[in-house]
Amino acid sequence: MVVESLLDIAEVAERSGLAPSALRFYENRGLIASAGRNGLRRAYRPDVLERLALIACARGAGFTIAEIARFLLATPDDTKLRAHMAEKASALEEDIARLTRMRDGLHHASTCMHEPLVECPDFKRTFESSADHMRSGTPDPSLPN
Amino acid sequence: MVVESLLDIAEVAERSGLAPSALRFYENRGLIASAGRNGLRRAYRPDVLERLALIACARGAGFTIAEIARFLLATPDDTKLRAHMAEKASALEEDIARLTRMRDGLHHASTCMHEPLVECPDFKRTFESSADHMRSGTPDPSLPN
DNA sequence: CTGTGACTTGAAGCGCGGTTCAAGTCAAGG
DNA sequence: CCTTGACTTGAACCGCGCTTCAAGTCACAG
Repeated sequence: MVVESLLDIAEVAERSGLAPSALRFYENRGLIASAGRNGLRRAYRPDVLERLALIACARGAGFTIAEIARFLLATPDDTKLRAHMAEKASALEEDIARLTRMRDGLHHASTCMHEPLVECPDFKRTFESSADHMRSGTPDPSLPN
Repeated sequence: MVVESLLDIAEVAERSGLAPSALRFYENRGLIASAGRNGLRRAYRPDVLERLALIACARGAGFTIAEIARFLLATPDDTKLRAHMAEKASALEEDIARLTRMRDGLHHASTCMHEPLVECPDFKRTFESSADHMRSGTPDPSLPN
C-alpha cells in the first residue's frame, strides 16, 4: 500500500478543474511532481493544488509553460531570474493599462449609437495611444505619392 | 490608373509594424479591406492604420481574430453583440484584477528571500483568491503569445 | 523583348498548450 | 482464472495566429 494522505490524479483533476491529461502534461514539463504511485496511478501531495492555483494564475497573466517552470525553480540567489521577474512585473503594468483602456472602450461601445461602431470618435479615442506606439520609428513623414 | 491617396501594402506593413503576410491574413479573415490594386499589389485607404491599431489593442486584450471580425461588423441595432461586448468588458475587469495580483506577487517575489520562492507565505497569499476561483469551476481564458 | 524584383496566391509549416488515441498495465471483483 | 475499468505511455492530432514556401504575375528599366 502507498501512503494514505496523497491524492489520486483523478481527485486532483476534479479539484483543480484541470483535465488529467493537463496534469500529466504539466508533470512532463516539470511544473508539478507526483509523490508516488498507487498501482499505475499518480499520487500527488495535497499542496499540488496550491501550486496549480499559482500556475493557473501565471498562465492567465500570459506566462508560457516554460517560463513558469523556470520561475518555480527559483532560489533567492538566482539574480537573473529575479531581474526577469521584475521585468515581467512592469510588462504587466502595461498590460493592465491596455486592458483598462480596452474595457473602457468596450463599455462605451456597448451603448454607443454610431453606425458603424468603428467610426465612433469616442471609441476611436480609446486607441490613440496604441496607434502612437505603432508609429514609433517611422521615417516617412508625408502621405501622398 | 489607381487612386493616388492609397497606401501600398508594403507601406502599411512598415507603418503598422505588421508583416505583409499578417495584413493579407487579416484581409482574408475580414478584419480589413483593401481598396484596390496597383498591379497585383493591394492598396489600402489610410484609415486602415487606425483600424490596425484597434485590432492590435483587441488582440492584446485577448480577443480572437474571429471575435474581432464580429465586433468590427457591429451596428447599433446588433443587441446581441452589444451584450457580448458588455460581457467581455466585465471579463476584462477580472483579468485586470488577476494581472494586478500577479504583478504584486512578482514584485514581491523579485525581492523575497524564501527558499524556494514557491514556499514564501506572502507570495502564496497572492493566489489564495485564485485558488477559490478554481473550486467554483472556471473555463480558463487565455492570453496571447 | 528580356530581365529584375516586389508583389500575388494557396498550401504547408510552426510554436504553443493541451487533447485524443491506441495499446498496454494494474488492482479488485466475480 | 478472466474481466472490468480506470489509469499508464508515447505519439498523433487540434485550433490559433501567423510565417514561410513554391509558383505565378505584374510594372518598369534597359
